[in-house]
Amino acid sequence: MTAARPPRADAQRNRARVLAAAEQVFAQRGSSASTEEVARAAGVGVGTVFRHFPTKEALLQALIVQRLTRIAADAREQAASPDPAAFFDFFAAVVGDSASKLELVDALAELGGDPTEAIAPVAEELTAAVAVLLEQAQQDGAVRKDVGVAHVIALLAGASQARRYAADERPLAVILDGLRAPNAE
Amino acid sequence: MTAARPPRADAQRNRARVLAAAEQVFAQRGSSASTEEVARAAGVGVGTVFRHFPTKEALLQALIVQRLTRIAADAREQAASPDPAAFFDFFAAVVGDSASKLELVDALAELGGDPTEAIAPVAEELTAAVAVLLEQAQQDGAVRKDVGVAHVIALLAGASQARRYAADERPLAVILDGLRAPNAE
DNA sequence: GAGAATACGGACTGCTCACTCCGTTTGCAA
DNA sequence: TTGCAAACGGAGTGAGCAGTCCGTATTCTC
Repeated sequence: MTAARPPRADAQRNRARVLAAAEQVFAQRGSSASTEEVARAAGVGVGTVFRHFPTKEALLQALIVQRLTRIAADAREQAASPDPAAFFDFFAAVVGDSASKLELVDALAELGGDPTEAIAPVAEELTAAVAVLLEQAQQDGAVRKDVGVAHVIALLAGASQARRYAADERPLAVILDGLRAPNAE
Repeated sequence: MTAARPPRADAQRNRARVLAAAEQVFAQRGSSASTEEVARAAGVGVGTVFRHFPTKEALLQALIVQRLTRIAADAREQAASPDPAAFFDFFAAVVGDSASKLELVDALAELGGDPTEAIAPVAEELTAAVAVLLEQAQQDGAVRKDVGVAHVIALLAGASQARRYAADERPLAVILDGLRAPNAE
């Protein structure tokens, strides 16, 4: 158990660059874009990409983890707000910024199926945060009581998907309305 | 303009076999499954697959067209029914049988974006059928009036997506509730 | 500033996969 | 039944891509 030295400055910088470039590239070209393209966008050699992420899949997972982490943070933040619409704001925000081909959907897909080891911790973190937010909203009578966290996450995926094919926010509105408590019109 | 002879019997049979096998294989393995796998499943050589569908993409499109055609037919059938819940039955049926990796979502994706030449006719057919069904439902006061055909299709895609991650039908129920007219509780 | 450790770039490898080509087989018409 | 056009099968081809390797460059430590 040797206490590893922190990575060199250029290494840290490059890792960040690769992640950012990957997000861009995969968002535009889809996740089938080649690693070389990512490297080029990052201004870096392929070797460097693979040193930081031993596998293309590892790179994809890192992006997913990054995104889920942000969403979980957002959920916690909203849970801290006294606004009764906090749950809906959160939901809309998540759907709103999933505007690319590397979809939130793909990220959430991992939650639904068989969460890989790498993302299991974040998955749990997210689930927990959403649970708090959801329960509060249900206590407030804002959200119907017959939905659970898993349903909410499935609906997040669904709403993100729907958003891609619609010109406006109507589908999101429909889903949010469906989530409201019956008598909270 | 030579009147082409009808294709030979074995050719017709093989074409059908390939389509069926492709549906199976792509459903299980996703659309990245290889053409050879499809050929094997169909009990046919790769050459045969490519003779009937000059491109892998053409094969995929043929499947999409097939599916959209079925859905459109279903919509028309429901539109002919006097049942006020026809619209909801249709919606649930579509979502219900999209249970594979070659998703309805992928098919509908084509509608949202830039419908390829090959599927444009079916797209129109489907849109028209759904329009009729939707309008009837809105006349009956069963469905809210502020959604259009495009919204419905987007929501179909969304609901199919959501279904993948949920263990039960709750997300579908939520979406259907969101679609109901406000006072039609 | 020197030396060692760490990281870099990108040519290279091996593999997968879509698609082609042609010798062989099958179905159809007369 | 025979002849020929229409299909078939599957080995072969080329392109693209994930991941490796090693000579070179950069950073850190003393």
